[in-house]
Amino acid sequence: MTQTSAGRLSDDVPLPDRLLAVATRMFAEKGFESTSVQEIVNAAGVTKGAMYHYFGSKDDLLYEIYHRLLGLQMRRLEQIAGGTGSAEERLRAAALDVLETSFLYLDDFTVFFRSTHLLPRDRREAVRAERRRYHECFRDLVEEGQREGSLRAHTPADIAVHFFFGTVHQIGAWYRPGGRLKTRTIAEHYVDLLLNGLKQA
Amino acid sequence: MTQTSAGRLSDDVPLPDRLLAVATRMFAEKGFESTSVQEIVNAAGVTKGAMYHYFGSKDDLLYEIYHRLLGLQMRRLEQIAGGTGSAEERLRAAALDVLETSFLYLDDFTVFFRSTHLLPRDRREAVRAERRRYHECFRDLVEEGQREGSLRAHTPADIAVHFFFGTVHQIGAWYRPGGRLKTRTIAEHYVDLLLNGLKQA
Amino acid sequence: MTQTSAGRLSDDVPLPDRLLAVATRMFAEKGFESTSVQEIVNAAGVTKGAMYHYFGSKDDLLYEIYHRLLGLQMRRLEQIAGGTGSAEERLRAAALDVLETSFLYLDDFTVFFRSTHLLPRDRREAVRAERRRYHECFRDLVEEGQREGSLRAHTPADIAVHFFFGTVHQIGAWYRPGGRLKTRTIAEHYVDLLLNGLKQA
Amino acid sequence: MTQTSAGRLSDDVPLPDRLLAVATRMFAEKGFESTSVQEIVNAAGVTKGAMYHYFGSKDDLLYEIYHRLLGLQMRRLEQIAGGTGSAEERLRAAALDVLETSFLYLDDFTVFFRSTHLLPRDRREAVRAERRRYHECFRDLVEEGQREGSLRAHTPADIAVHFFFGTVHQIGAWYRPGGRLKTRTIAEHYVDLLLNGLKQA
DNA sequence: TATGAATGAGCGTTCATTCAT
DNA sequence: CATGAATGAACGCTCATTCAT
Repeated sequence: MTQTSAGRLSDDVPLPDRLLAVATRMFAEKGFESTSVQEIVNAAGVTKGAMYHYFGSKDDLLYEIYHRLLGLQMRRLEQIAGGTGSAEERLRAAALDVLETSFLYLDDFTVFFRSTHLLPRDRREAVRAERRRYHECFRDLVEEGQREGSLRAHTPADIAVHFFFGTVHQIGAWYRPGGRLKTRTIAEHYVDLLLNGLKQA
Repeated sequence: MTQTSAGRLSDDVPLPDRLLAVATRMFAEKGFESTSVQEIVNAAGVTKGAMYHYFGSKDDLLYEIYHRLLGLQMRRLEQIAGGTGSAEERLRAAALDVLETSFLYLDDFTVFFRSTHLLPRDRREAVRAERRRYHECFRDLVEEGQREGSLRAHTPADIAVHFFFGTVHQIGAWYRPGGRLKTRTIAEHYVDLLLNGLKQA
Repeated sequence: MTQTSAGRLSDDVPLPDRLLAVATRMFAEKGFESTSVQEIVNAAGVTKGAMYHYFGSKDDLLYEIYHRLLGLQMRRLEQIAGGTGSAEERLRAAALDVLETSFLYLDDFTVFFRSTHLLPRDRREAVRAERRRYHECFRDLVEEGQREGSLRAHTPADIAVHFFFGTVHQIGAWYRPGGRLKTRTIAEHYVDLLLNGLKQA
Repeated sequence: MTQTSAGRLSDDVPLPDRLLAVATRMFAEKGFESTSVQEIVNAAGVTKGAMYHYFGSKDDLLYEIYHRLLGLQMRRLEQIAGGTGSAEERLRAAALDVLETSFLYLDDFTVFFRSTHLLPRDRREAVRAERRRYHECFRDLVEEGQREGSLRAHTPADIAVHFFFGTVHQIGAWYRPGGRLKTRTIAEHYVDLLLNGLKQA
């Protein structure tokens, strides 16, 4: 997992991490299938053998990117959801956090939402299961808000979560660093649109 | 462009259309890069030569899917945007329409938002330019609504459009026909969340 | 067979000739194998069917180029060799003539000496037999000159003919129309080098 | 570069050299375009991947044949031209040497003078530049002979070089090992014809 | 640990040729 | 006479992966 804002990958970064960082960057830029193992190891300054020593296959690289990202997201969400404050406050915080994380790990997200279908079936289902848990955790927060009355019950929580995550996952498809819109601005408006949409009209 | 709900592709469908329909289906299912030209022509019951008689390359197939879809969408949006009624009413109608179209051409959309990056540079930019026009047309509708006062001016129209289209484009990533949620239900709630989010709190 | 200096190929040229002319030009420029039948018929402004109506195959096109060229050369040589004057005079005239013909039909010659090996075996041997007759006719002239005493007998006539034809056949490999050297100049010096080389030291 | 007279290509020859030798043989026999990569690697007893490990493309194989041959020739010519003796003596030695080399590397030469036009433009021009240097070195020798008076000045040196090299390059088109004419005989007569042709009549 | 030569299966594409119309 | 859709076989090339060293 590579922070978009992170600097150079100095030689003292452990090789597996360096390989993952390089792979993430290239997958985001050219796509998983258009990036050869040779290109990855060249960019990382090692040979194929080294890569196959740490990763069983090219698919493993992809899976590992997903796995790390999902783990990170889940930990953050659980911490926020389990915190103090009203459901609405925690939902707002979680929504803002997922957006900020998305901007921070933009390449990882881009790869994720573009290439899941390329994983072998079993891996794909493992990823989906992790995603589902994450989705449900977020959904519970929405339902809690509906029960406490701060959010209207009219919208099924599942749909609201699909609605919000859908647009979060698409960010990598249009957002370009250095453009006119700042990430913080986008994040705040997105959260606002979600929360306002869930309030009484 | 293939309606997901369409029936069999009988032999009297012109070969180019049949190839496009088959390709759309397979690209949506397994991804562009994981679908070989051989598989496509096998499924269409012809040989590679026949395909290359009509399409210059595998990329052309992809581009043609995009091109047809974008043309269809643009025509529909222009008709709705140029219709009668308040800006809010037309925005609501347009939002509902793009959702219904998305469900109808789910495979085409899935391919679109997953594989644009695989097009050669020039084609990719042609597609982006078409998308931009579409985006701007929709954005104008939002701005008109803000000027007429039915929508709050707080949210920049550009962001609102990215917000909405983002989630529309992700539908293919999670929606499965035959599932618990009906397309009409989803569409209505999505439109409602958008419009409600854009109203005064 | 196309005269390099010939003008446009107007529509009233019989189709077979137009096809041969176009093919000769393209074969000389890009090589036989790198020129597709489609390109030839496009350049000639007809369709494949038309070409296959007149020529049984792409190889036939090549063979016909050779056949016409060899026929032309043989007729010219026989006329010169059977003329009046000393053997040396007739040899000089024949040598000059073959050079001038080579410049005039430069494309045809270029194709000839580059692509003979691409003909099917039987055709290739037919061409070789025609070449051999031509070679022998020229050789007889050299031997006649040696018998009459104007040429030294030291050089085997066969070798002299290979020597001269070798360089004639290579002209297309280096000569470029419009360059510094004029065809007439080259031809005269080549003939001079041959005849002088065959004289008593 | 393969000596025509060389024996079998035992397994201990490095693979790149073995591939080059096999390719040279086949290109000379059937032509570059009519020889598939598959045939080459079959004959060398390896798979395509092995070939592409060492050569970037089929064109590279061709270029390498040229490059090695040109390097060899240039080195030999420079050594002879820079030696002692009159210009005429060095010219005679150089002419004899290029002929003997041509017979020794007959396949390489055959490929060279038949397939240069099949190289990609940049490679083709690199080869032409190398050829030009070679041509100029030889031409300088002729001009030196003209200045020292042993050769007549009547013939432009450039034309004389084209004349001689032309026929040298065609040798592969007609000479067959094992035939009636011996290489040494041919070489001596060719050199004699050149030198005698350049002497005062 | 790490190398890099080599594999083997598959890829997108080309093209001379055929044939129903 | 001429068309052009379609074939079928081959082509150059790629690449994830393996394995002797």
